[in-house]
Amino acid sequence: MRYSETHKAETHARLLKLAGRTLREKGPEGLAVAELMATAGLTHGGFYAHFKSKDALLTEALACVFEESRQRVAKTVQGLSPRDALRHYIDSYVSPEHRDRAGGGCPLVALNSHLPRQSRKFRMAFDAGVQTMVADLARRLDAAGVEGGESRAQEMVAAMAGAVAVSRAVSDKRLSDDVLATTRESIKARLGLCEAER
Amino acid sequence: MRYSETHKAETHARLLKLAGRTLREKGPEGLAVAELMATAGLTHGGFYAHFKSKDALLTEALACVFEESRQRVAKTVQGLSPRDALRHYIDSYVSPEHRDRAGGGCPLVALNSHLPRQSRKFRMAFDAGVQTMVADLARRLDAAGVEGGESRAQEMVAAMAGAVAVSRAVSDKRLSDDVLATTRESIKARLGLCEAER
DNA sequence: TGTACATCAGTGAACGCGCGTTCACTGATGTAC
DNA sequence: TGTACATCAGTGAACGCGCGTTCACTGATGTAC
Repeated sequence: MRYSETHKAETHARLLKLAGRTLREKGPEGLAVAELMATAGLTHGGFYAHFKSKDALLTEALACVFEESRQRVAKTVQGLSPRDALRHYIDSYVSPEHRDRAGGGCPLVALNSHLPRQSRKFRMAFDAGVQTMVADLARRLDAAGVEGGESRAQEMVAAMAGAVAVSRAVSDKRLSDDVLATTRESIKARLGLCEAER
Repeated sequence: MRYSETHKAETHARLLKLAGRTLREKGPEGLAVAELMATAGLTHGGFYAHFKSKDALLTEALACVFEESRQRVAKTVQGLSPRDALRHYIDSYVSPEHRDRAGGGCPLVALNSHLPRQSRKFRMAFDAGVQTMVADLARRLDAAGVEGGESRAQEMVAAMAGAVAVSRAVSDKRLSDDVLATTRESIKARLGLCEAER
C-alpha cells in the first residue's frame, strides 16, 4: 500500500483537526491516542509515525486551534467598520452558540482550568495564542477609537472568556443564558458600542 | 484498634478537606483515591467505608468547598461598611494571592473547564454553589447602593472568575499580573468604588 | 470478676480496565540494474 | 522488458503502569451473660 506524495501530510492534518476538536471537548487528559486514531480510521500503532508523543500532538493541535480561531475572526469581520467589527466579535464570542460548541470554540475557554498541569511546551503554545488574541483585540479597539488599548483588551478577553466558561460550567439554562447576556451588554456599554448608529 | 466515638467523623472530615484541596489543585481526574488515602495516612481499601464512590467524595467535597469559601468571605467582610466590603471582596478575589493558591481558592476558577464531563450530582452541587455565590454578591451590591442587582452580580462573578482563570492559565508573569490589575480596577470603577471616601 | 462474642475502622492483596508507548512486521509501489 | 531490492505509512500484539473498586481479613474494644 504505497500512498500519494501528499498522503502523509493529509493524514497529519486530519489528525491535528480531530485532535483540536477533542482537545477542546474533553481536555488534554480526555484525548486518548487510540481513540483519536480509530476516529481517523487508523490503528493506534501508527500514531508515532506522525507525532513524537501525545504531548507533541497536543501542543501542535493547540497552536493550530489558536491560529484557526484567529483566521476565522479575521474573515468574519472583514469589510466591517471598526465599530461593527468589535460589536460582531463580542456578540459572537459571548454567545450561546459559542457556549454550545466547545469543540470549535476558543481554547482559552475550553482549557483554562487544565493549563497548570500541562507541559512547558503546551503552556508556551497557549501563552502565544493568548498574547496574539489580546494584541489583535487591542488593535481593533484602537481602530474603533476606544481608549485603553492593551489594558482594555486584557480585561475584555478575561471577561468574555470568563462569561463563556461560567455559562458552560453551569447546568441551569437560565443562569447560563443570563451570564452571557449581561456580560455581552455590559462590555458593549463600556465601550460605547450601544448607541444606535449607521 | 477500637476508636473514639468521633473518630470516624473526624477521619471523614479530614478526607473531605484533603479532597477539597486536591480537587481544586489537580481537577476531578487528578484526584486519585489511593493517593488521597495515603496522604491521610491510611490505606486505599478503607476509602469505601467513608464514601460510596469517588464521585460521591468529589460531590461532597465540592459542596464543602463552596460552603467554606462562603463562610470565609462572610467572616473577612464582617463589620465593614457595604462599600468597603465590596472593595475588599473584589481586591482579594481578583488578586495574585488567589491565583497562586488554587487549592484554597474559588472552585469556579479551578474547575470551570472540567464541569461538562462530570456527573449529574457533581454538576448540581456546582450549580448550587454558583447560585449562592451570585445571590450573596447581589445582596452585597444592593446593600452598597449599587444598582443592577442580580444581573450585575452575574456579570461580576463571570468577570472576576475569568480574570483569575486567565491569570492562572497563562505562564507569562507580566500578562498574568496585568489581567488581574486591569480587571480589578475596571470592576471597581464600574461600581463607583474608586473615589476616595471615608 | 471472667469469658465468649459482636462490632467496625482500617488493612492489603487482587480484580479488570484503559492508557501511552514500543516494535517486529506488512505489502504496495518506486528504483537500480 | 524483467527482476531484486529499498521505502515507509500503517498494522496489531504486547509492555508496564496507574486507576477505581472489591473483599476476606485484622484486632482492639465494648457488650452479654
